[in-house]
Amino acid sequence: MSPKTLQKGPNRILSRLSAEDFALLEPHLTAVDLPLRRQLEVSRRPIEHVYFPDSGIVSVVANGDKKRNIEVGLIGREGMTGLAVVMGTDRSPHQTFVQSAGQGRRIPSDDLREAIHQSRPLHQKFLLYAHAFLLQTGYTAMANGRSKIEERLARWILMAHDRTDGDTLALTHEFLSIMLGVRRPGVTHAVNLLERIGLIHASRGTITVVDREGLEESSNGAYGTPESEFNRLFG
Amino acid sequence: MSPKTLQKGPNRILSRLSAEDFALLEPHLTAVDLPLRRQLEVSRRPIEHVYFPDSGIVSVVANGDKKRNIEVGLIGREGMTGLAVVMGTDRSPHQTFVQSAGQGRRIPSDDLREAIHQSRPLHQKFLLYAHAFLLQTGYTAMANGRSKIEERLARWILMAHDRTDGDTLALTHEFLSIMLGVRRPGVTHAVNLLERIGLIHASRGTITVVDREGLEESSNGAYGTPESEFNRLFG
DNA sequence: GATTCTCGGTCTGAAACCGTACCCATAATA
DNA sequence: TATTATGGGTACGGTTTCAGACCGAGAATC
Repeated sequence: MSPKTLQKGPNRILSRLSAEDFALLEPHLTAVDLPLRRQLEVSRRPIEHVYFPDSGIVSVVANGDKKRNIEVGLIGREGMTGLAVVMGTDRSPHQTFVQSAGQGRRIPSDDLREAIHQSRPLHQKFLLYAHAFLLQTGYTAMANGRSKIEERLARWILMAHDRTDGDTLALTHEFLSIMLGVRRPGVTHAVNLLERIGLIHASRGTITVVDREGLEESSNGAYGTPESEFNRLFG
Repeated sequence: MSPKTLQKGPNRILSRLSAEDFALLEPHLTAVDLPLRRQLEVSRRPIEHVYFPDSGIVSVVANGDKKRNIEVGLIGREGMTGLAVVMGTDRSPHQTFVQSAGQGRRIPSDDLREAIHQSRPLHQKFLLYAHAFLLQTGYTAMANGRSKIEERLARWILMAHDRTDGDTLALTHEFLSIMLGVRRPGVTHAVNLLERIGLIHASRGTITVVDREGLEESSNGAYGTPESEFNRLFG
């Protein structure tokens, strides 16, 4: 099976900081649990903390007026929440919540602002990640516009797999339908399809990746570009 | 008719810079024409110049393997190209080209990097725009995933209208079909629909906005959030 | 073991879109 | 004016996805 884009270990951004930069953050960092469904950022409200996941997955969701929510980005140990703070404002119309439980570290937004202010290289590291995230969102837009459900599902499974230890993802069809912005039976159908051709194994509440390369093919070009760009920037 | 989100005048970012910040850029800025279809950034190639449009519209397009291109962002006099440079890298997998002819000013990427390096407030202004652009891309992802063609078309017309002097947009169905990532006859159908209910007037190669408010309603929530957020940040 | 809740498989009918092709109108060009 | 290129209207069959609902299987609780 082809290797994941992201390897195990603690948060990628924090672990790649210089000693001086990390020292700026360290006094303000607190280890936190990231329990399922915990809301990390509320739409249009000042962001209180910025989170660096060490494990687990966080979703950024655009909320249309009603039940038209849809995911625009996925964050794991490669990244951080609170990009609005990094970009110089204090809030975002999106909402951010824990989608797969894990642990992480967080820092109050004000302390992050102060640290960014003190160290240009620190800010620069965050901005490079922001660029990677922007690409991810762009390819989400592409996938939503041009790919079939099964292709988008394959992409999503791969992105979640990248950010998970092991090959088993705990997620329900109901949940996936919200992430992908499609009907729940549509997800069921796509999951069965990917299972029938031997790429995943599905059971109640879990999906296990069996054939990563096959999934990448099945995504039909929807997966890969932002990921390799991320590796170019951070590898 | 409800007012446009963006008013007339020169490039919004440049005109809002402090005198000192503008002085850093000014020696390197060159006035340039932005002719239709001119390529401003090539996929995966180092970005040579960063453009600040004073008029006209520029499209950022994600290119899938073949003819699966689709627009992920629209830039007019409110913004700038070359966000990859602002974020600290030199290239992007997207391509950027002129979609509606106009004029603007440009600066070599290296000179922009130098100016950013010299002035933190300058960098900050660019980052605030990058945040607005990220939001726009997020809502494009939402629109692509959850909105019907006619709603996406209404959104696109409004975004183009915001960035155009007057109410007449020069664009073909063929072109719109690429931007929206749908079939050309699908665009024809949607254009006729919006014309039939009196929101636009369409003739060969042009679309004239007749009822902006009606278009905003027709977009069914797809238009508005990134625009008002932009105004919060720059108003 | 019985009850309750969650999850997922399935069905029906309808709507939205697709790929493709054909043809006519308009505009530019010779 | 005749020709050519481009833009737009339309039609056909087929696929994808939708909205909504129903029901059984598995898991958790009592």
